[in-house]
Amino acid sequence: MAYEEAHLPGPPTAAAEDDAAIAAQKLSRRACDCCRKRKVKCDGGNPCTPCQKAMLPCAYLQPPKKKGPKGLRSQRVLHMLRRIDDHMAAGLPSPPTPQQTSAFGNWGWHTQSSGSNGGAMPPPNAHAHSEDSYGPHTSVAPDQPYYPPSQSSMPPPPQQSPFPPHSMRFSPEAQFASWTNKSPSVPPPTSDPSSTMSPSTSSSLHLRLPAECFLPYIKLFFDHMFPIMPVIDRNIYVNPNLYTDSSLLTPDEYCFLCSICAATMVQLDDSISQPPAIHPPKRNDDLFAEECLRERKVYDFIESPSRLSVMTSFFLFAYYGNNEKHDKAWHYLQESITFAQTLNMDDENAYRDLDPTEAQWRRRLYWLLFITERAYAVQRRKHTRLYANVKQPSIFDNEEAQLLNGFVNLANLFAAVDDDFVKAWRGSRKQSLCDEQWLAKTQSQLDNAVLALGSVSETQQMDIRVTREWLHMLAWQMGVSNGLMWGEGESDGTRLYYPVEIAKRVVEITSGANALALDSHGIGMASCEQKLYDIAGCLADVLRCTAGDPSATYAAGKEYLHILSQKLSSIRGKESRYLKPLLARMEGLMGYELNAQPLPPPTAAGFDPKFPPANAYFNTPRMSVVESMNMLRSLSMTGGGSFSLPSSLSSMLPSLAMMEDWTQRRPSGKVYDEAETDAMDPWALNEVVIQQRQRQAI
DNA sequence: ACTCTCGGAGACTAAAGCGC
DNA sequence: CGCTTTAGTCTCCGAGAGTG
Repeated sequence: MAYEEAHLPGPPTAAAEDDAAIAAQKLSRRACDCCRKRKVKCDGGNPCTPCQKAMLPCAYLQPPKKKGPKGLRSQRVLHMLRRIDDHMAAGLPSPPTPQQTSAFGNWGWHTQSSGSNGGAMPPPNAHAHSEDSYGPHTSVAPDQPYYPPSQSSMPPPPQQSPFPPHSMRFSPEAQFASWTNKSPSVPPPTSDPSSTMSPSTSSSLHLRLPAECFLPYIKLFFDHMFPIMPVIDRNIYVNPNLYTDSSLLTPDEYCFLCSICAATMVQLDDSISQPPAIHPPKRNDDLFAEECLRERKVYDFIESPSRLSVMTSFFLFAYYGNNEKHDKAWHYLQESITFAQTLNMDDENAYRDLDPTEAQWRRRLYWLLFITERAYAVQRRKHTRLYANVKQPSIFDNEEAQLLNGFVNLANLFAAVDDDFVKAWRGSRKQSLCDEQWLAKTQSQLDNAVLALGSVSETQQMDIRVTREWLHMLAWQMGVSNGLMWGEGESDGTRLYYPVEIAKRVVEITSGANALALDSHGIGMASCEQKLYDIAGCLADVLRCTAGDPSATYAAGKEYLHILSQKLSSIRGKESRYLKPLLARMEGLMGYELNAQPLPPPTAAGFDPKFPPANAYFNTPRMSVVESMNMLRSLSMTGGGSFSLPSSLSSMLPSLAMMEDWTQRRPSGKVYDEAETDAMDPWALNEVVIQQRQRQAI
């Protein structure tokens, strides 16, 4: 009995009297939508008896699914056996069953039970694309790697764009669908001339860069940046077949490749050897970025955004951010977020109707945007638009678990940077809400957000650890600016010398690190380089504001500052662009001429013995703790994300030695009234301190 | 007592593998 | 090419929960 015959949609009808009995028998084999959903016996009537009894609308609309095994059985079995063998060799437990990998446990469009999607209410795709049920089923779950169909079963499609046929060969159907932001049954973009301009119609094809120039940068991306941006499929992008002819790329694809190459080159900079310039003397990253923007002018890239559109804007953001063009960077980050929101990537419900593989790629991209937006918003004091209301991505079964563990750890870290944090940092949160309890909770959240770093790669470990310390420092600065500070606070983040502890940890984190890990990690502009600068700069300000302190903590702080400045003097294989600004902030602190290059090398102890001890050069009179903290507070409210103390201010520092205040906790934590400090200018700080002292004297 | 839900057994089917 | 194996979808039994 042919199943199709038995499952003709629509009410049962018999064409001839002779066939009536047979037809009735056949049709009785099919349950109506409601009976299927209710799992009750259906007599095949129209309406059927159970539906009549229950007063339900009886219908036979839901199309049957294709039966039988999919894919090449032997290859799948071999793959499973290899995996078991690998796990045995590695001493790992057996690979999880599909049920165990819940995120992908049931990766079909419907759950196994046909009724789970609502028998009377078929899924959105069921009717519109009912051919899905019988068409070539190429969707493969991440735990069930896709095996290309045999030549006989699937002839190669005509070459229009390398992406779709390539996707068909090497990636799940969902990946293929991702190019178009449509369900997997929807044709590739090249078949829809209204959505994107066909490559053959592009008026500027002759201007395109040769496709082969992308591959070296894509390889560099996967070698160094993929751990922190795991948003594209290695199987697709490292295949040379993709890069045979750039005229075969759709505009979306071409723009994406240009943008990712530009971002990769500018982010890795000189820390690795890069391919020669394509059009010297122009730098390749500039060339790629220009090409991307030029190509975008020849088609309507806004009309039908896809995941590629989101990533293109994101990598343009990374390119401009790394080039210190922050207005443009912010624009492209916002554009990327807007595309993501257009695709409903910020709506958890929208993921339910997606192929699970595609859903996972989108989750990763969403969380990358989330992390980047939070980091950038904090750095540039911007507002945020994305929230941690989407489930975090799962691990694809065919990739290293540590990769995504690191990514998820970073996501957790930035999820701890809640909206209150961002608002408080921007200054829009009511100061009364930024109290000691909230600050302690925030610092604690940062500590607890990171789990099981042992299973994370070195690059990711460093990114996570440095980022955590950086966020600790930002929280501490918020505490300072809100008067939640005293000499030896009981909790983290309320101690005056907390930045010294942070610097110590950062020195430990980076001391044994692989140089390339240090160079390449960081998302967008939230690079390690900038975080080190922020931390070192904050430490420099603290040391300046506590000038003259003879304590060991102060001396250690100077030592760590020296080491951090050394790191910045050789990051990415050259002097960091942040070194000079840092040296300016260190001016007069260290006891030697900081602008003289190279810096004295640190010893095992961190400081060159030929340089005198920490305080030997300090003749600057010591300030009281209160004065120090007032000064810090003032700076925290005027600095752009970090304290920015004018170097000449050091000469104006008041001379006082009120160390008796050092250990006295100020219960209120409040030093100045809001009105007193709101408009405080660091240049007027000296005046404020003097006035306070005069009031105390009275 | 009746109705309803839903886990899951077993039937059914098509694709893949295999031997001739 | 035909038979067998495998893996997917299907129906619907019946236990248990809910309701009046």
